[in-house]
Amino acid sequence: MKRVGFPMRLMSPPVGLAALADTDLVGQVARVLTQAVISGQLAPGAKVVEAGIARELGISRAPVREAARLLEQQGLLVSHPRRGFFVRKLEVRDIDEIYDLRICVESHAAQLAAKNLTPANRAALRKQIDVLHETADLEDHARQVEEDYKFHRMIVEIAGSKRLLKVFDDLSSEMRMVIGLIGRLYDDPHRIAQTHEALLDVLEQGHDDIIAARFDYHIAAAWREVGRLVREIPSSTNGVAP
Amino acid sequence: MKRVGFPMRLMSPPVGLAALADTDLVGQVARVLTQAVISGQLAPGAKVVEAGIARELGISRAPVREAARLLEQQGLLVSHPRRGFFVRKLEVRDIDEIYDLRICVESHAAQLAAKNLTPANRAALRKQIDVLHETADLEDHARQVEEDYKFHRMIVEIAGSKRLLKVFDDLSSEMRMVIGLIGRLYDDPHRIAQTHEALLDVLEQGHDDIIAARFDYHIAAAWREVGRLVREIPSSTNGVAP
DNA sequence: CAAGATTAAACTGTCGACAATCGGCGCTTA
DNA sequence: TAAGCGCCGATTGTCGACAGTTTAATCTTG
Repeated sequence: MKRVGFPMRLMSPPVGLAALADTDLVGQVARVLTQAVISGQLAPGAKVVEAGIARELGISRAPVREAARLLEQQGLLVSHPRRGFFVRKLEVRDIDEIYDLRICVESHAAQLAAKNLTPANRAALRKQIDVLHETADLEDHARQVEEDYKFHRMIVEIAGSKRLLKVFDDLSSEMRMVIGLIGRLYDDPHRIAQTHEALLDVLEQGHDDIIAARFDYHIAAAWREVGRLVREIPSSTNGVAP
Repeated sequence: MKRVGFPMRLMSPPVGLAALADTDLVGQVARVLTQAVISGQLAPGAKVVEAGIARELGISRAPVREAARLLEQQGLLVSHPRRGFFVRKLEVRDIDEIYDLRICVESHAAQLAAKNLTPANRAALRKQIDVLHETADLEDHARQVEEDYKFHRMIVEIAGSKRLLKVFDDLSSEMRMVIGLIGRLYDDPHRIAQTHEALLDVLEQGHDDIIAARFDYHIAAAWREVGRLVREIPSSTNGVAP
């Protein structure tokens, strides 16, 4: 397959005026791989064969390698020199680390966000809670989880620290992996919506200690629940790759 | 230049028993680049020409690219698609983010570390404080800063969370960059040693609130000092790369 | 018949090549 | 003389190739 006039894409060639920032093969591969990992299509411990991915996407190995390095930094893959990249296996220990760090980062973010709350922000958060309520009826677990994260992410965005947001995003992909392993929601969708409403209330109140305590508790609850469910599926608690 | 029996290295060919994990060209390049950025050899905003680096190191562009992507994730470089990688320019805003996150992460780590304190840990920390006292007389600023970080890093290590440590390490390189910009120490070396002694005392005491407050204060003090010094050097407060 | 040696296939790490693109320089033109 | 246009060198993004290593499969051999 020979290139002709534009860099090889994973999407159709330039149509209309859609040629904005679409020139990032590595980024696209990273997204594809991330999705594959999160969805479980690439199971924990599985080997990520560069040539295989490359062939499948109709590109060469170079961009795949760079994307893999990216995901390694984000913690989704691990690299064993001269043996390749593998999908990270999460042990109970890892899950604890993830949630512990999430509490640390997110309850801090919440305090910052409270100080940056504007009417616009507030409205956006309220709207997202509405979405949570709506999706609660849809029985679409994946969607529900996604909208849930979106709410939490909005708060970190409002906090206004790019670095805080990056840490959160990296944690998110790992958490999505965990959720993927569990395979089911661990709480009633309607309760989730309610809980988040309470979170927003506390946020608007603006009392640092209370915000921290509330978010801490909220995330810790999820942590406990996830922990409980993971222990039921010991297949996910194996050691590291082969 | 043709390869013969072992992958191209940046160090001399296998001598003695130095063939441990030395098979990682990308890692080596990353270290070289990191050092170049931290030392200011590659100034903020400078373009990182792949071919140039590659030629200089006697290797091809592929490993250089992968290393650059790594440093991008760590926040030392920024990538402008189709234009290349540039050394990140830090604005005052960035410095604030860095220290804010550091407080968040490190004071949490300290609380965890207190719970994991063993006699061995304790001794190691005490020893590091001795080192701080010793280097205080050497007038070697770079060394002093390095030993300072080492102390803080040990605490995060003791905390026992790989993820916490990664965040800390990423922040560290950015902080080293800041220190590099400032170019001088912002506190009396002997005072530094003393201060850290106090930190360890509090840590051994084991009272969460006090630990958090003390570390928070300690880092915030450094923050303020750095902020003051940076404002004196407006050359470091420019916008983003060209 | 199992444990170890042997060989073949599959893969990684790295390289050099090439087209597309970017940035700057000088030339044209008002 | 200053804004605009097009060309040229420098650099990126991507590819295909190849040596060397790891893995798996097969073949001994005690």
